[in-house]
Amino acid sequence: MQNLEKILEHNHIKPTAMRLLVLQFLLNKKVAISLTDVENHFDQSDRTTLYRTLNTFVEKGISHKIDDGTGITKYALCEENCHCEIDTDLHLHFHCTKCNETVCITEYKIPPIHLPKDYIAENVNLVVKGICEKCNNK
Amino acid sequence: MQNLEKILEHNHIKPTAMRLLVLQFLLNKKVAISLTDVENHFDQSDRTTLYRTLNTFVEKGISHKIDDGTGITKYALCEENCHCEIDTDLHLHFHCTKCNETVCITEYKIPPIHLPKDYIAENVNLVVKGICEKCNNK
DNA sequence: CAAATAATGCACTTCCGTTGCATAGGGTTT
DNA sequence: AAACCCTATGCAACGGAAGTGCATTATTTG
Repeated sequence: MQNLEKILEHNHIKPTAMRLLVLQFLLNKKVAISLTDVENHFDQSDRTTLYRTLNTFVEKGISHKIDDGTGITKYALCEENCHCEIDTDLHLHFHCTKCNETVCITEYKIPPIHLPKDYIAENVNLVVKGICEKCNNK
Repeated sequence: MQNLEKILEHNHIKPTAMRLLVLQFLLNKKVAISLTDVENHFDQSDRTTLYRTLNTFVEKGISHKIDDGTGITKYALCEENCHCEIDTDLHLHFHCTKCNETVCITEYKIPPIHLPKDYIAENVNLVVKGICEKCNNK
């Protein structure tokens, strides 16, 4: 998968071994993952490195941070056309209370939010909790 | 303010001195407050007691928990007609990145959220970040 | 090759939420 | 009033997660 290297280089991230592994992990997982998730997957690696790797990904714009209300920061790769820094493009996140997984729902956009006068919105975070499609069909 | 006692008793909470003070603090503050906020306000009081007091208020339904994405749990008194346990009634929260305050925007309800097939929504959390009316007019 | 720059690993800190347990207070029963 | 019970309170400590400082290793560049 030299593809991975291209992704990193394209976003001005030096493709180190660790970063490639983390990127692959993120690609395989379709759900948002936490630092601890990554840590558990790469047994002999250091948490700080993973922490900084994930942060680098966010800074460079290939993934975004998710606050799903569990108190644990999650990360997910951005889609091709993701402009997660721009508020109009923000998608919603769904947190399943059964399997405890958080997924990005990109098909449906956040409807326009009305705010009282003089409030300026810079950013919208919408998390829906409930039962996900997988758990519902079990 | 024997009013305060009535509020507590009406919600089956024994009106202790501490609880009355915390309730009054919540009433005065129009913004959502954190445990640390309360702790700082009541200098000589114990963190655990305040923690449990706030939780009691939430359990008994006179206030609700807010996750505003800062990673710090906030609390705010429910409005008269607040049914915060029912998802259709959820209001949105606004977090000002300048003054760092979080307020409940009760005038505007969360628009209906569309979800993919087989997803069941139980709960919606919507936090808008930006500049609040106060900071905008400064 | 040497120097500079960046990434990594280790240790440690801080902050917040939470729990266990012992004590104190208020109300009730004898 | 004394004994009792239940609840609230206060203290101590734990645990998880985010974050930082610094030394070390790797990687690029002159």
